[in-house]
Amino acid sequence: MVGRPRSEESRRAILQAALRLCERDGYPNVTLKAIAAEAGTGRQTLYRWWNTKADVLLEAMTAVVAPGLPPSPPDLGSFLRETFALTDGVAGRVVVGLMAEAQSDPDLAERLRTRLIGPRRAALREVLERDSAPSHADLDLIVDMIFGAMWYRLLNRHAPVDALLAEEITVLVRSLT
Amino acid sequence: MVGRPRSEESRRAILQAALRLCERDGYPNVTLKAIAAEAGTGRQTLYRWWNTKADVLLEAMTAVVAPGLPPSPPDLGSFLRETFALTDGVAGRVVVGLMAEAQSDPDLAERLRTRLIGPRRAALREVLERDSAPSHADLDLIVDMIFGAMWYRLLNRHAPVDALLAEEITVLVRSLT
DNA sequence: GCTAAAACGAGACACGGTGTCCTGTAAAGT
DNA sequence: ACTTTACAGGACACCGTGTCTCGTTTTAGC
Repeated sequence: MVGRPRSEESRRAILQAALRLCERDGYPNVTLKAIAAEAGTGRQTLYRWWNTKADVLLEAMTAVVAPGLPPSPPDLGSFLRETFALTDGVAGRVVVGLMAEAQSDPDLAERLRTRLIGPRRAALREVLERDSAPSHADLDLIVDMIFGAMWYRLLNRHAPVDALLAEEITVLVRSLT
Repeated sequence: MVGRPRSEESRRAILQAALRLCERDGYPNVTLKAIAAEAGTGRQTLYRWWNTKADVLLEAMTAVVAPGLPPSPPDLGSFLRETFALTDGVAGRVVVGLMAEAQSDPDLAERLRTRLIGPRRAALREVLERDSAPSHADLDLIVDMIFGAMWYRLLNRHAPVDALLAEEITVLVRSLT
């Protein structure tokens, strides 16, 4: 192991610049050129550690934003409220952008599933088992329909993903008993 | 009204070429250049009538594929089976591509909602009212959760959108009475 | 028929983002 | 000191986009 070590400062500057640009210009309008310029770093440095814009923002999401998620609240209502609340800010815009880009990048799709979507699915399933699980229904199907409604609204934008949706879903799921 | 009329032959050639290329290369890899070349038409002709690749394929979807959809079957099960079956071929790939692209094109998003998503939502709602509607639950929420599960699986690809899903959803919705 | 108007196929062009390569410099281990 | 690797900065070819021009073809109106 020889040579100059990786600059942790540059790494952080790049991740923060990426998030800042996503907030200002929207995920689709962010370019690697702009990220490098905003971070005050060379483009080669960026390409050395990441392959694409999606790569950078996937790491930014797991590293910077993920801690803001509830570990595993006891009841379905608060779990959904807290999850939906996060979709309001930059995190929502970035995650939607990543999902869109994953449709033309199977590699990104795989990492998105295992690093972001999968864990969230597991967390919701756990809450359902503990809190208000109808024993006779397939839990994975319930998970699909709950997070499905969330993603459907995030992508199609016909209705907001807010506390009211969390409440309505909670009531509906409880009525399944 | 003077001048040479629009060539209906070129129009059809372009729409069919677009679908053919989507099937062969996948929606994200299709370019306007390639569509024009495949259709044997000039690029200016393409830009005269459409603005983007998404524009072309949105028209191709409504004109060529939409007739394959069930008008409005009486029961939820067959409605979902027929709808889900369509997502298997080119139509599925194109619609997913359009939804992804709509995330960076608000104009496309609007047309996608009014021309494709909206009508399907209305049709499902109608089936629910007629067939197996739980009177106490918000129908729009049920629609969100059913089509949400479909879109969630189409985009995240963690499970197939097939007849089994249609069956499971039907059973679950009926249990809401 | 003749003319004006609009569409046609074909191709040139500038623009912008991507990804690679190069240069000179800085920071680590040996 | 010497080697190795990362760094900032910039040059470069590549490709898709969208606009423009060219010469040709097809229509309506006179």
